[in-house]
Amino acid sequence: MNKKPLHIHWFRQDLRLSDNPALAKCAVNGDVLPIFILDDCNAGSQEPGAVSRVWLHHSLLALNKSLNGALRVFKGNPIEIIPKLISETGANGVYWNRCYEPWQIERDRIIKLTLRDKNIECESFNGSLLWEPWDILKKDGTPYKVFTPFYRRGCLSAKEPRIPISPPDDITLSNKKIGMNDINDLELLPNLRWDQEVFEGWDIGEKAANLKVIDFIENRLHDYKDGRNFPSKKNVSRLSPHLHFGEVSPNQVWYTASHPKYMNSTGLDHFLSELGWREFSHSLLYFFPNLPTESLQTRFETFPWIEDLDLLVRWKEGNTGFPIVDAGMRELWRTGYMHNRVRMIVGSFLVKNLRLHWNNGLDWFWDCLVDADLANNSAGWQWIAGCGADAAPYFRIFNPVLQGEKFDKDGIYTKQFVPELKDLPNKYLHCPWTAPEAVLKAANVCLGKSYPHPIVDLKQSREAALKAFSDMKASN
DNA sequence: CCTGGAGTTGTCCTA
DNA sequence: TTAGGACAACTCCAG
Repeated sequence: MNKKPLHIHWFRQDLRLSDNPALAKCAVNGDVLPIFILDDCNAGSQEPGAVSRVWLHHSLLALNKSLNGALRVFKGNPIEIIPKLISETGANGVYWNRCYEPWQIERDRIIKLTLRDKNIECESFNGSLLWEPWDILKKDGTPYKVFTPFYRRGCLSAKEPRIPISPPDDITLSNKKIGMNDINDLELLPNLRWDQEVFEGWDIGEKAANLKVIDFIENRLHDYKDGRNFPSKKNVSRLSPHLHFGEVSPNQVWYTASHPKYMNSTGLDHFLSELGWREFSHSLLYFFPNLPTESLQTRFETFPWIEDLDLLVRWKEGNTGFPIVDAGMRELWRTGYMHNRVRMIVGSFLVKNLRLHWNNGLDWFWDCLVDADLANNSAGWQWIAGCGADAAPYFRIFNPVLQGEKFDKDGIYTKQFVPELKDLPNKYLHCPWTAPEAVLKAANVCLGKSYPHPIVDLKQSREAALKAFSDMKASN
């Protein structure tokens, strides 16, 4: 009996068939057993949040469909499951695409050692980054800490990213009945179904992700450079969750956007550099595994953060009394997403005006975002807090009134998420506390009742933050 | 080792 | 009304 060899493809954050290097390798080597393992054992406090799990559920459903129902799913510790699976199925080996969270790197290292010790084939591939972190280093061999040289000197002068590869066309899927094959058994959905509304606005899975890439590049990229700053415009790609789960690879996005037929010279470079930021965040996380919890600038250890649960709750719920901040926080809660410009505004407000520790913001984003990603989330918060390697200068403090007037002048975005202010004239929309009583009354706004008073004084809190910063510097 | 240029996204004050 | 400079030096990076 001439039995074809069997290999396992372990899906993780590469939930797609096309441009999947590990799957391609697996498919040419014989039969493929596609598996997914819900690992709630190794992540510690960095396990995915509730919203992220719902996305994962839907993404796995889509993947399983394109695998004709052949995906086998497991719950538990991959360190135990994979060797067991290999001995039970007689598989020759296992392939996967690399993940870069410190806990996944450590887990995968153990699995690799264990399997190679038993002479079992085991190989990992790059399916999630344009450049591996260890390939982008300064001339002295140390990692970059500043974005611009990282991207221009590092990435752009390095070897070109892999050209996307086709999905395996002659894949033979194993029909071994092992593990579970009902995604529902992973219990990724919440018991109380709060998720219906959040996920109304998202099409999940490889097919949807690819359509979105094309739609963005054809219809929204031309005005990306400026349009991306306006939350009511449709000029951002909203690809982040698809990239996080690997429904589409950065290589596919990079080369599709760069295709000569689109010729988007102005928007293109800016958009590609955003993919560069994604690379930079992953590089920082790889070389500084404490990025999610500790300020990269150690002098921030003495920074006088304020602890105030009430202020934090007001921020989370979008009841700060600053309309664009509240719009952003409510957008996050209602849709699992927040426009990038608004992420900066609410972030600056949290760490500078409320002066709450950036960890609070990171944790809340982690729980609420459909695109929650350890590298991007951590690097973003360190950037806005001014404590990162390449961070906004501390004195650069966003004023939510000015930001609102500049980037949501007509109030379309703010009024969508803060409807109690929908009848307020735009002149007062971003600073309702300055509106004359009669104007408020005509707009059915009663400060302190229908909409909160501002929870901080912008001027005073700004000055206090600057003072705290200069005190910190003086003490170091 | 030294040197010089440069650094995602802002705000406020002054002339 | 608007444009330019101050803010705060510091670290990073390449030559």
